[in-house]
Amino acid sequence: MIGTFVHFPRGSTILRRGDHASCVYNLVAGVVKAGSVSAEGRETITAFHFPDDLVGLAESGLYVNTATALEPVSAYRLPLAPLERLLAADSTLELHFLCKLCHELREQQRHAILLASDSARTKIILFLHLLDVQNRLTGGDGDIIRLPMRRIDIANYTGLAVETVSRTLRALSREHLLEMDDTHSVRIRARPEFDALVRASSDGA
Amino acid sequence: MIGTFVHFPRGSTILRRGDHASCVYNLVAGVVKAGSVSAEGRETITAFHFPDDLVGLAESGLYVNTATALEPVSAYRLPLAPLERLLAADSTLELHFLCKLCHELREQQRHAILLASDSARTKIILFLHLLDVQNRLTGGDGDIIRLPMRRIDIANYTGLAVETVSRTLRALSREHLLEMDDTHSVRIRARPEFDALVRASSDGA
DNA sequence: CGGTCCGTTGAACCGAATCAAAGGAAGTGG
DNA sequence: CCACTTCCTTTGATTCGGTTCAACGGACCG
Repeated sequence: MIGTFVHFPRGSTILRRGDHASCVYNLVAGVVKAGSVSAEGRETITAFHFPDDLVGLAESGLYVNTATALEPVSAYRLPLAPLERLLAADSTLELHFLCKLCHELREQQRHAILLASDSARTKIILFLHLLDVQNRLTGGDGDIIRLPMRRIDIANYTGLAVETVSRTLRALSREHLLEMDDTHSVRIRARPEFDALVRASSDGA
Repeated sequence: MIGTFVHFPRGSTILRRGDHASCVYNLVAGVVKAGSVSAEGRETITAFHFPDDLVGLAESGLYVNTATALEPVSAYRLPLAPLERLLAADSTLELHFLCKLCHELREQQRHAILLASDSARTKIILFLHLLDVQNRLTGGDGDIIRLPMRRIDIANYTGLAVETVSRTLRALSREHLLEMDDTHSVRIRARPEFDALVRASSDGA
């Protein structure tokens, strides 16, 4: 392979918006947030990335988002120039990348659906669903959802205020839909109701 | 080429969410809206597509969105099976598709930024900017923006109520930022201010 | 001429943002 | 190990923007 295996400690920056895009990263372990910070300090998070995702979308040679490790991260760093040569030679691999991009596109669309949903409640439910799906893929315990990000990251991803995120999670927990052990993990207490809410919220996406 | 040139009248459905995905369309002329309608009748619009865009994103063999022609549309219909063979053989063409997907991904991200922005005003400004950029590419008159979609489509894309869309557009027009000749086209009256607002709203995306 | 759909406007309500503040968790240095 | 700082999370009170409900004018069409 042309890549090198690299590690990033929790909180470190993997790549920065506006920098010359030299590599793309294929995530192996750990969760990454991707977004940007405006001049006034407001952070916008466009995506969370999980193992097997690609990180490092570029536009006209520059990274579009800043990517930060929310946990210790391992990834394959793939330099673009050799990668392009490889893709030109191996069309099966290229098709594989094409599929990955389609997947990212779908994820981004789900994010849009989340953002477009009216109530804070719905947004949080859809957000939890996102993590839920991911946790199952990664082979976690059935009903326990790990939240590797802070509340403010959830806020910036869902377009809500931090206070609203906190309040909504607490409300769901008060209604016995969820149970919150520590701040960074929730357990789904009423799976059927939860799934029903998800389906009702997402147009069935 | 493997495609056939096809036309769709205004208002017609190009493809339907959930249908077996047999073709992808390469738009040549006309604007398309892509989205889905929930059981309760609420429509969610995930994207507007313009000439040179790809239409027909699929997931596990099924179309993800319903695509509707907002104007008379011309497109190349590309059947998937031959297309895959062609891509496997021609890796330059495949790279071209990869780039298109990256572009779509960026667009979808911009949509997310729009939806995440706080005020109705900002959303409308970013929406107009989207059309503005497109109109320049298509080589339209500098400051005139054509709105091929109805108010309700704008509402469903921006996540606002129709009334709010109307009110906000009127407000911008009252402030002499815009001028509205007929309902389906606006003229940017204060370009510098408009561009400044766009930059302030989008984190510079 | 009546019907329907679309765009616009007005008034009232409501949910989330904002402002303010307190309780925890984590890390630092003595 | 503890005192201290700092950041994160949570809760409460208030404000405000956008939704909702209602109604009207206009365009298009049968």
